[in-house]
Amino acid sequence: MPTNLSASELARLEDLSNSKRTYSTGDYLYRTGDCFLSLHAIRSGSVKTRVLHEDGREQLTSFLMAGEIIGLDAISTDFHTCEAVAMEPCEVCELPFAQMEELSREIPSLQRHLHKIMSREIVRDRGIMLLLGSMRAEERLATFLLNLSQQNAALGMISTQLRLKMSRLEIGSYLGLKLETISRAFSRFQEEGLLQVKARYIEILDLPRLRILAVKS
Amino acid sequence: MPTNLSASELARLEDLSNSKRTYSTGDYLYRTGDCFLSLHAIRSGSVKTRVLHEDGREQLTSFLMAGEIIGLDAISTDFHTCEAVAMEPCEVCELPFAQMEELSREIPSLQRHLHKIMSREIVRDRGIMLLLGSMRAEERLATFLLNLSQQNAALGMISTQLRLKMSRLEIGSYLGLKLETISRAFSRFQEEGLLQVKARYIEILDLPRLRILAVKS
DNA sequence: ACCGTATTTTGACATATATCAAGACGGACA
DNA sequence: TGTCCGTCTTGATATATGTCAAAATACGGT
Repeated sequence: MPTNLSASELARLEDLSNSKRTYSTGDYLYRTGDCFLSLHAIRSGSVKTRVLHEDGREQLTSFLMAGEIIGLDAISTDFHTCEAVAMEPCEVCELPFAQMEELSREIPSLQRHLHKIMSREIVRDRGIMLLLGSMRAEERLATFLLNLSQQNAALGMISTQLRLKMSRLEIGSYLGLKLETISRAFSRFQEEGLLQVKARYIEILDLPRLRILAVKS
Repeated sequence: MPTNLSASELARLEDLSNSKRTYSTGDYLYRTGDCFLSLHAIRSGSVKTRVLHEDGREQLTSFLMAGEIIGLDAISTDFHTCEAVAMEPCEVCELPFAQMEELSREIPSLQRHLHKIMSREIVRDRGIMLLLGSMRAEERLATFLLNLSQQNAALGMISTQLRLKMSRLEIGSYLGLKLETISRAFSRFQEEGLLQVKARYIEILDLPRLRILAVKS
């Protein structure tokens, strides 16, 4: 997945990531407190991560798709500080981190790539902090949908047709809202002609207006 | 600041970070969009970072003190995605990132340290996402105060006496609340005997109860 | 195709926090 | 010491979102 590597460098990286595992819906890739050995590269399927509060409340912190690297939070403490759950059948490669570090000492472009991945994670989290801290319900949902739309586009799929892998409850947990609020916002968007909502199938009818909503309501 | 380095390794790192700058209150260390060359190590003083929304809303994303490394968000895009402002007079070292990368390829323990710093940032952000997404006002403030208290302890200061460097407005922006809500929460904590509040001087009177509040209200 | 279960929608109502507005306080400076 | 200006507190009220409950709908397994 890093770009501009030579064939032999690429081969060494492949070699490192040969242990591919499959997970069924609901399986944990890791749990809070598990000790950290490997990053996980999602090859197919999708995964959610969540942090748990002592009293049982939880916060979803990301929805991840094929192509993403997951588990970076654990580097700092050598154990996982959140948990990752498969949302559908997944194929995941394990990338032993000690070997990744070793290899990235030898291959500058891999090192750079690793740094970018970590930094991107920080940027993404900051964006969600902005969302959680200063946007209202409909703005949050609009932003969320636009992100999904962009992801679709990046994977070469139709950007206005979304097939959600997560429930209203999960969307709510991610956006800091209750599931009823999510449901009402969907209904409202439909009433206003922004979306066509059929359970988890969403069609974006008015992308420009959705963008305006996401930026400022 | 990385531990277990040899004297010569340390010297090379020192060498790299020789350009120390001072900032006055309100000065920018960098702004959104500035191109990225260096990380910044705060030697003294304190700094806040914030992300800006197109419509002018802003979200404070961190309060940083001496000993912290700042600017990691910019690695992914080669320009800064947030801005950093001095909250009091500061001394800051610039750490040219390209050279940091080079050095960390040669010194595994520096590499490891850099990774831990980035990962810790991710963990911290996740914690704030939990706070913003699923805690109520008083829980947020209690959590915030406990964090400050721990920071004080880590610096060898009295952990129950806090001298805030930020206004109620800034605390609100960080915690996703309005300044009036922060003020009321302080008043309420004082009424209940948890705190002694004198403007920006806060004394924690009942640490255990504050902890309970932070975990579950 | 049908049943049972989980998810989603919708409504009525409760509540936390925001908003607006007025004073009080405190520190910088003459 | 007094004045000014930004910060903070407090009150009255508005509003967005949460809560509780019931019905509608979608979905997986037999």
